[in-house]
Amino acid sequence: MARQTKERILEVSLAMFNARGEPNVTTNHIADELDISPGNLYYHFRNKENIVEHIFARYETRMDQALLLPDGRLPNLEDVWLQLHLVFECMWDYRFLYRDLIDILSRNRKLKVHFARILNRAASAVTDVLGGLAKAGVIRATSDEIRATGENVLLVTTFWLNFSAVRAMRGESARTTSARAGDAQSMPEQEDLTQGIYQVMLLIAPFLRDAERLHLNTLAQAYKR
Amino acid sequence: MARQTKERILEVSLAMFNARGEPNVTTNHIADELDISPGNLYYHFRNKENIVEHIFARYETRMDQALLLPDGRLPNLEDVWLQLHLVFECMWDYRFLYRDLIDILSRNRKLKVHFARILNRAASAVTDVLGGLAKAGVIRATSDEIRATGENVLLVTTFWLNFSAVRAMRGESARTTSARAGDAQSMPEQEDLTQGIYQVMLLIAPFLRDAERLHLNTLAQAYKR
DNA sequence: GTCTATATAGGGATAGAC
DNA sequence: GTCTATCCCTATATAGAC
Repeated sequence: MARQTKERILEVSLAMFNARGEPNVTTNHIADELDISPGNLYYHFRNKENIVEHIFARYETRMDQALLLPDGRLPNLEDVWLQLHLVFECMWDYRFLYRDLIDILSRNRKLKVHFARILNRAASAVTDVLGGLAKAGVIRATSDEIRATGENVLLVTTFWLNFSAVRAMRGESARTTSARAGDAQSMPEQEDLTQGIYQVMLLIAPFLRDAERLHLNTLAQAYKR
Repeated sequence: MARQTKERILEVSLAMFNARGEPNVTTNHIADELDISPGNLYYHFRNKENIVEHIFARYETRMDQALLLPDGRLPNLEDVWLQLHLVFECMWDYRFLYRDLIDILSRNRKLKVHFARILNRAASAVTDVLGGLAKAGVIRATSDEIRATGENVLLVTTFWLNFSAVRAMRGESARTTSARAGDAQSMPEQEDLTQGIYQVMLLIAPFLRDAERLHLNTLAQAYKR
């Protein structure tokens, strides 16, 4: 039963972090939810930070998978869509991390270093993809434009969920969108992911050839709020 | 001395929030720093949240000022630079808010509503400016492109400081940039602001006419990392 | 207005029995 | 492995004297 409990702790912790935000979830809450004692929890993990670290390790593995590029050929737009989906779904599954990114990273040097490395690898991936698209003639951009656009792709992707959460309330009335379910945490919803992907694609739209640019803008129409 | 103490509490709180992050600053810390008793602090403010609300109100006033558009004429690129400077400086002065944005807003409905409204106003301002640039012939973009680009301008601006903080560590070595001063909070530094402004400008660069586009890209060169 | 003292609560974490 | 019991510490907030 040991292995199973440790695993359950990780699963439930992740779910609770995502639902309520990591700073708002205590070890007691986790133990409660699992119907185990706090002491038992501390048998499996030194402390709460240790739980976060274990979850983060899985996140890193998952994200590295998502960042893999098509091998041995130049990328096309389809590849970009697919990769963005993988990345956004990974971010979604570990959204607690993005919700309180600075706070979480500032309390843990190791996490901070690892996250910085992930960003570096992501930056490489983006640059490679954009460079590949340019080489394949799908987009037309200077290397400086690619660099700057890549950085913006990284930023928009990283903070899309937060932006989406804060931007959820569009109308003037507070009531308009407050009819969200359960946990008054105003977390973004899964449907926001697709919109985020379009928002990223629109960053590179200006560099597309006319035909693709028009096509993309047409697709994006459907996701106007 | 009453007025002065209340004012000093607000000033010191803001400084400490910015330096250490709002969640890491307690009412006791603030009282300590001011050399007053915790009881005294609670004479002036009902609770910590109340302090945050007062500071937020000033932030909102300041940001509204920064969002004002040139009156009675079409905007030009100079106006955009100026406005971005005002906005980024406002964000800098109240950076604690952006550091833990979701966490802070999720604990206070009023703040959340107000921040959403500020974003709405900012969105209008951005759309107006971009529309004005288009009308003046400075940029060339469809209204859909303006809308999408405007949203990205908002996002990049809102989260630039966070991105900058997390991205500060570029090299592989953890030591490389860890020689930052004092408070191991990895807050961004003021010089990052200028870079953020360029990063935003590069969002609209693709829509500029060739001459200005080249000019902007040349300027931006200086801010490559 | 300001202080001292204190109430209350909750979270992190450990010891030791089972 | 798991539980019970508990300790320590810190944060918020209040009461009442000065």
